[in-house]
Amino acid sequence: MNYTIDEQISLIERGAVDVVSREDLVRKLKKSSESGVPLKIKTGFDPTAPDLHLGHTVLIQKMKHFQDIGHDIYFLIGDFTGMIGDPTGKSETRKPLTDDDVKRNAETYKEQIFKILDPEKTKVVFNSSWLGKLTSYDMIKLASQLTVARMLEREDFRVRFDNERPISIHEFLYPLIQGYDSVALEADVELGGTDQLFNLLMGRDMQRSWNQEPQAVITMPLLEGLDGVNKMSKSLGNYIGITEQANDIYGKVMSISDTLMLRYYELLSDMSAVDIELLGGDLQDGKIHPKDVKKKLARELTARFYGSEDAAKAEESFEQVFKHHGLPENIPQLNLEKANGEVWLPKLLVEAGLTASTSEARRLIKQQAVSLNNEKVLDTEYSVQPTDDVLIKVGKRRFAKISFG
RNA sequence: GGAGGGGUUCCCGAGUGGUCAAAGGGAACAGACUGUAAAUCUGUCGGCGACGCCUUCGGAGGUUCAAAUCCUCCCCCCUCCA
Repeated sequence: MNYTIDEQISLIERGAVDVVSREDLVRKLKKSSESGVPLKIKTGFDPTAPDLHLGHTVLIQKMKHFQDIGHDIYFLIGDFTGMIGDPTGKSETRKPLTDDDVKRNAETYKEQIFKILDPEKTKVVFNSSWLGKLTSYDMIKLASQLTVARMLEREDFRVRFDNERPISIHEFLYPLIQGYDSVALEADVELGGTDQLFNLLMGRDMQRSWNQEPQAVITMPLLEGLDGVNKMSKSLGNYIGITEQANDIYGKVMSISDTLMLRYYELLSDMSAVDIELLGGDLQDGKIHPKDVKKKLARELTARFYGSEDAAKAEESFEQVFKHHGLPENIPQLNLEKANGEVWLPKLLVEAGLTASTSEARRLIKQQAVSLNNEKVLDTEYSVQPTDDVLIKVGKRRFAKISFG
């Protein structure tokens, strides 16, 4: 795999939003190719959220690009920061993570990232290994590197400050600490989402303070979630997790809007930029049906994690359920104790985990969303005889098969 | 340390003694329409075998026939002054 500098640059820049600075990057790449010493590519991850979703894969794909051209990936797990608290201030009080938590999460991370990255060329590092050694003196020295005014330049802080939302002192330390991580690693390049630009640039400042050559910084766009508006995140529930079932990944991709579909092509697909443009044109002209284009995307993304065979199966199952209004292959099976006599339907729905409360069950029945063995039930007082198995359907996608005995 | 503003249901945000399970918006869910699209429209949106009862408005007490609304203490957030 011999890439020219130009080829490396173009691969690296594909999809990137900021490259700071291009000159630094080019110089580093040249130096590396002359000396044969791979560059150190740093990317930090929060240790508290080991459930990776497609939003993360935008970044991971970029890491993969660097790996493909022969550089070393440092997958940094911010366990030190995780042990202190929450870096964004969004969640109220986050339980500090124990060592065991961190280890377990790290393993989960590895399992997931190695679906994409090459384990041989990936070093997983923990920032507690150097941050834990800093003295109070070191911390204060670190804190002296930046003013509050500069901190408030960061949008997140600015907005919260203006809206009279709390900002804890330690949150100001996060960017500094993240910057110091680059010093400790002697990173050549750091990757992150566009929201990380401030923190990433901090690394350059810190490295200069410690007389190192500043790292190049590359940011990737934040992927919009399923709603098409907010960024994909676990807390908003608008995500597609990479460990989700093939059927779910496929189905969720199919549920996105057409506009979002093109965005996903751009950020997630392996399709070349030129081909994506052509695709967009054909869509516009009505030469191809949006649904087919979406199916192709769903198949590609599902196949990335499960292989093309399972992706094809997911597609079949999808068509079965939603196009032909059939039933999915795996309907949750439930066995309930044989009750004395009949079972009140709302109660049954709760016991089957299909609704949260009997109140919700009643509402759904009234809304004609509940069916038993494919027959709609309209009476909230309906009771089921606990003899034969029943197939319950609530809404379009909640199913359960109940047997008694 | 002083002065002032604020904490409401998943989120934002009205509500200053009964008409409050609490306006409005968002999210979510269901139905219609579809390509499970998106958008749109309609409805639902604390719990309870239920036209009644129970639990909710930062926390704990109290006043009252009646409190999210009044009083006391406490906790938390923000602003200004020092």
